[in-house]
Amino acid sequence: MIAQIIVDVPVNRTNRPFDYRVPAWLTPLIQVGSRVVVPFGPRKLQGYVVGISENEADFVDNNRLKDVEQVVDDTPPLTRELLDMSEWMSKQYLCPWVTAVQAMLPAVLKGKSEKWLTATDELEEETCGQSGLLWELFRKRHLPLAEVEKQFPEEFLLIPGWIRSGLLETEYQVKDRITRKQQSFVRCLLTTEQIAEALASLPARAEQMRRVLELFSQHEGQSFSIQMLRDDWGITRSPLKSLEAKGWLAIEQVEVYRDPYANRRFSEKAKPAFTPMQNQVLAPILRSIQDQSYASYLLHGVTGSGKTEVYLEAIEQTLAKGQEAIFLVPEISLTPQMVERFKARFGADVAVLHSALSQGEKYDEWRKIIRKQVKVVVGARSAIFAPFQNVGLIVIDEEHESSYKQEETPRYHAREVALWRAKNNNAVLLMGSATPALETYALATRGRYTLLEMPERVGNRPMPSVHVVDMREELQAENRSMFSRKLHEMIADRLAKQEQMVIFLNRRGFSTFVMCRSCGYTMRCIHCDISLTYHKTNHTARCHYCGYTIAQPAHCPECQSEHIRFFGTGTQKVEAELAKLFPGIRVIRMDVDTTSRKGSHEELLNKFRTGQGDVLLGTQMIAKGLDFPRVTLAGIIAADISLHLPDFRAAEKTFQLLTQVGGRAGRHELEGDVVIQTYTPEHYSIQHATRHDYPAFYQDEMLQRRRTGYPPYFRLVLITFSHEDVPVVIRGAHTMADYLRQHLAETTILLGPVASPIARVKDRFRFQIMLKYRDEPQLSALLAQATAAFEEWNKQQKVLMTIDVDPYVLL
DNA sequence: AGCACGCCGACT
DNA sequence: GTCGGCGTGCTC
Repeated sequence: MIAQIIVDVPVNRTNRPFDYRVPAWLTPLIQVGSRVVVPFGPRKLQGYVVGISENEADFVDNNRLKDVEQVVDDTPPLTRELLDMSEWMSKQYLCPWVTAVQAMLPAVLKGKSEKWLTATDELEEETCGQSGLLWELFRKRHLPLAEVEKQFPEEFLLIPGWIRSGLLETEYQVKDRITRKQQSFVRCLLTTEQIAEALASLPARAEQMRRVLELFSQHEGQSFSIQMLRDDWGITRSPLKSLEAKGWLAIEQVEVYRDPYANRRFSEKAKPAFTPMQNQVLAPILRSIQDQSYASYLLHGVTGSGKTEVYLEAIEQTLAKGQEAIFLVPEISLTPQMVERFKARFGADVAVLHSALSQGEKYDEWRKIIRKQVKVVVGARSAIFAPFQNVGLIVIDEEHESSYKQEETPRYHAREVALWRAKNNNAVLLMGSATPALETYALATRGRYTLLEMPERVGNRPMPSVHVVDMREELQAENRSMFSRKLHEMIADRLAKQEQMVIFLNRRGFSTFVMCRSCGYTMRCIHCDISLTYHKTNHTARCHYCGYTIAQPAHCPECQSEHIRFFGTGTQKVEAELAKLFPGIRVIRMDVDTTSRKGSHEELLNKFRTGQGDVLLGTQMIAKGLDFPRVTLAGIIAADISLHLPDFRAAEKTFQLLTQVGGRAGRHELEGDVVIQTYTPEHYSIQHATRHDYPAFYQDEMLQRRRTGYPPYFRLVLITFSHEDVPVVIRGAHTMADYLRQHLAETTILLGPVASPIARVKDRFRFQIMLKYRDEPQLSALLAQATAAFEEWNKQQKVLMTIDVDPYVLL
């Protein structure tokens, strides 16, 4: 038997299966998808079986093959489907196959290869240095080389010599980091009748033992953890030990799951009756679930229209068909409330996967899935890789969220992977959003997804009234504060009424743009139509995409005002200003500074929920999914900040943000107001957000995208190069660009190479190329070919290259 | 990515 | 004359 194995060396040169002979004793254990340990060159590495051939004769030179050394797990961690999916990903996203595999598995399964040393009889005490400590260690056992390096840096330098002269022998070990939590359980070995006899035979003073036996006779056949007996019944270890000694009880170590929600109770909520609108959108979804054939839906529903109930019902119907469901949410909205909603509805059938779990907890949740102990997974991006065998439904909530795009290799988008998986399983894909991504909505209007609309809020609650404040007028009226008169007045009003408000400051990254405070004019690139970024060092404004640069003007080109300068403000400043204007106001500030500690995010939200704050002030993280009944005002300090980001999605992100933030207000009985402060009130993304008019925004934005050649009209690939020497990285980028230009279709546009917006990271200079293409069917293959050519050139240079297909961050 | 092999300068 | 510098090439 021969196995094809991909090994854990994530570089292109080794990105292919290697053939290994399977020794007879491993043939019953090895399967496609198995994790194995194999010799590779002088080392030993972890690998994954991607194929098995029974016929050794097909391998011409098969006596050159090495043997598989070990099969790690008794059940393969990779299903056939996941393996196929990882192969597709490696082609689609130009990453090593093994990297895609590792993205699918819990981190603790990743094997680490270590070199170990064992002393031979020839090693003598004197050789090991004066302290004698190293000699002691070598005499007792063999040592990992890394430990010697850490503890004995002096002797470490001599080790290679010792190995050469035969004083030490080396070997490799591959280890993962799997740990399993054990708990002691007590089980009764007696029948009910025997317990009665035993009770009678116990001396009168053995009160605790008597209690234990009575407990077991009441709960026949049940086991109790020692911890539970102590906490709930006040029974200590010693009576249990005595009973064990009598042979009446057995105390056993049982493996348990680490469950972060173990001590929570989830109250069941009655399923609300569906609104006619919910019923209407549910009908086709449920029909598809019944059919068990591929179907995809985009559920476009305004904030507060009750999308979550639709998802829950679809999941319930999927489970009723005996199939499994995956529910993806953006990292940020995977709050305890969300988890609670699922646990309340589906009980123990739910596994939860998100980044706040420890590696061990993630592994335990994952094992519940692969052991078929759960039927629903709720999780962030990587939950799309849940090892289910019979997926019937994949739901993507807040489909437009950028957190579905992974920003490290493999640079996949969960929506794309979900689409592949749904098709591959004849499953239903259900994506939902109040503000769908343009790419998604475009596909829906073309019939690739079925579009379902929920244009009204549950219970006919009105959408909040939106007030757009022109900050130029504030400046003219001598109001130089960051709060407009309107917002000021409304904050005062809510304080008086003891209602709550959310104030949003979009301070994203550190990019600053140049804007005229008198007329709202911002400087844009004449080639790319994105905002220019202010560079303080040489007072220039520069385009992040094509490199176009002009000097920072002293007067506004439009209105000649001198009030043209770079723009930006922070949450602390807003907080201070609020405190100054409204003495005694209770502000809960949420930004990276106040939420870095684990659990602080939830803590702050709880504080706000319980009324310990008037204002929730924050950045992106407060925009989504929060639902507080007493919030009746949402304020956006400066809509322009996101509008003028150097990003072709700036208008889309602004529209999404205004809609989402606005959606926080007036979700319940009290009606809500939204105040948007801006220097460009006439901008279409602000105008359409004001009227809650997504289709109109879509039309306008699509015109822009068509004009400027961005998605959905064009697709993008961003290729970034880095090296510590500028000339080297430039040569690398041009080498790649030249190759691509020769092979790309004529309609494909290649921009650059230009310096990346963040031109130097960790002392490496960065350059980039952007491809814009409409029709390039062989693009993946071409990029793979170009990468090979580049690596040939790169042999001497060591320029790092990363390829980002359908990039989100263009920095 | 590691690791070994191999070919040239500063030491015993 | 050797030790060790890191360029080059391979890993079933």
